[in-house]
Amino acid sequence: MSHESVARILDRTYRKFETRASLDEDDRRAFYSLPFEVRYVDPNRYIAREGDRAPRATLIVDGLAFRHKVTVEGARQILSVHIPGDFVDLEGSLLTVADHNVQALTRCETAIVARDEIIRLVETRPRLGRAMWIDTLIDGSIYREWIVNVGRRDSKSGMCHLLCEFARRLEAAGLADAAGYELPMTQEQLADALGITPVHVNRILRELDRQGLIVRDKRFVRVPNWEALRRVGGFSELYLHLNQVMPAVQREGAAPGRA
Amino acid sequence: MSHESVARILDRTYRKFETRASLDEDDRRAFYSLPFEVRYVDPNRYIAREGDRAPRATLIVDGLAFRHKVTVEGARQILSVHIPGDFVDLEGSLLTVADHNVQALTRCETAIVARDEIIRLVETRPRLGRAMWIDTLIDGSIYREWIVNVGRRDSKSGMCHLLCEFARRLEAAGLADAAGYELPMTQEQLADALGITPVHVNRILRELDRQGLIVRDKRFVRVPNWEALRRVGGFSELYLHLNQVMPAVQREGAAPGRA
DNA sequence: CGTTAGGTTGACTTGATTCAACAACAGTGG
DNA sequence: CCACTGTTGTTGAATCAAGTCAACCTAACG
Repeated sequence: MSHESVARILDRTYRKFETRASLDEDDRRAFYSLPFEVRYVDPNRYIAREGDRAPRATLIVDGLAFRHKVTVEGARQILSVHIPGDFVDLEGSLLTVADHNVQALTRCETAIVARDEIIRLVETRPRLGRAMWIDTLIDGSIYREWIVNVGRRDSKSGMCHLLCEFARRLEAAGLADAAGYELPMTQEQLADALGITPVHVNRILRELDRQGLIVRDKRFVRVPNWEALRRVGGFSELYLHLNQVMPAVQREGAAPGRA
Repeated sequence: MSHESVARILDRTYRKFETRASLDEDDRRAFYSLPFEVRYVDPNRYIAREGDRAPRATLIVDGLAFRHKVTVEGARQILSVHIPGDFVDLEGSLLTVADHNVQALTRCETAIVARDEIIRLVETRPRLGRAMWIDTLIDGSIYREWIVNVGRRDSKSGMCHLLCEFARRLEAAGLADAAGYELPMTQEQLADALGITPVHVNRILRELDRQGLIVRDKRFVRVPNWEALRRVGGFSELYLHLNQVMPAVQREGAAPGRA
């Protein structure tokens, strides 16, 4: 594996960690010397399954993935969506057993790191350990907001909130701009994320479109008025904790998180 | 602060950590030498508030507390309930700002530890750091299940699941037995935990009572048939990750988690 | 005792589901 | 190049789980 490609694989994650704790040159070297194996996962294929006991951690290098659980009645609930730079199965490696499924949303390039390497890394570089711990705390914060979204927002607000969250996270990772973004989720997947039915998702999306809150073109979503969408969704980006160490990126115009 | 009382304050948390990573005598000494300040919080008083930037971590020594958020429309969503031994505002100390509220459910005895002490502890004792990280991961796992509960279970299942979760967690902490337990939540609080209305909680509880799934006496809940409650709630304790290092306690009869 | 918080119940309404049909589209193979 | 097939999206009508509103009850407490 050449130096260039190692950089490409780990860069996004390292840059995220830099925004979560102050790291030095030794941390950097230690992180970039992590051994990993690259693996490609087709859409809808599983990255991890409930019950897995795989001693590894998987990193999304490119593509999107989502977590979900299925109830005994067979209803699926999507728990989160992950973007490049995210670790998606620390649970499966640091806990003894995975309690949920992780599935590729689009074709994913992933990097697999052995559990022992992760443990050695965080024990030798405590700052990196703290960055990863903080990352886990932020994941928890996003889960909490998701609970509010399915528990206490009606489906229209919930949908707007979801769209705002994706926009803001993608933007913070440099993967979207204020014009809009590609949201490669089917209406059925959106339904499972919001805890409603696909039929209802359809009606909500059409209503948002009719009201001019979003403009849809296939699965590309353009948002003419972020402030309006933000208001309907009751979105405030505090819970994303984007500015742990470095100040949030300032952009022109009405970016989604300007609250 | 005498040796005895330090032990009493920190014991429950340390014993929990022991079930999450293997710790040695040095870890133990380091943990028990954490400086803390004891504070008592009356029911419904806040332990932390959204927006707080307090550089500290709070530990529940005795009593119950809960996390919640309030939407812009004023609806409250309860996110989790915490029992003695739990850290409840790491978010407020390791992240720069708290994104939700933590409130006492019953009168709480808490121990406050300065942020810097926590950081020094985890940097000098990496194993303890890992135990705390794992604890955060498990909190995340519980949030995920909570998302499923409000998103994809109907109110009856959701209520049963909630009762099972409390039972199992209290039992694992040695605070309840198979006979039943005191659940000091008002129906309004249960409603905010399940994302439904208090009126509906009332009807569900009466229905469960009528069907013999629970026997209520004030707020003490007795469960004549754990297996039945577990089935209606679709409860499986995997997500609680109770047996990270040590095997789960084996008890006589029909314990809630025997799935 | 009056006040208040919490619990209970009935009548009515509503947001979302269900069911069912059909349209749009992409991919596949003849 | 077109027919076939499966997936995703769209729409209407009927139904239902949960919400709303409003009244009243009960126990705790100063």
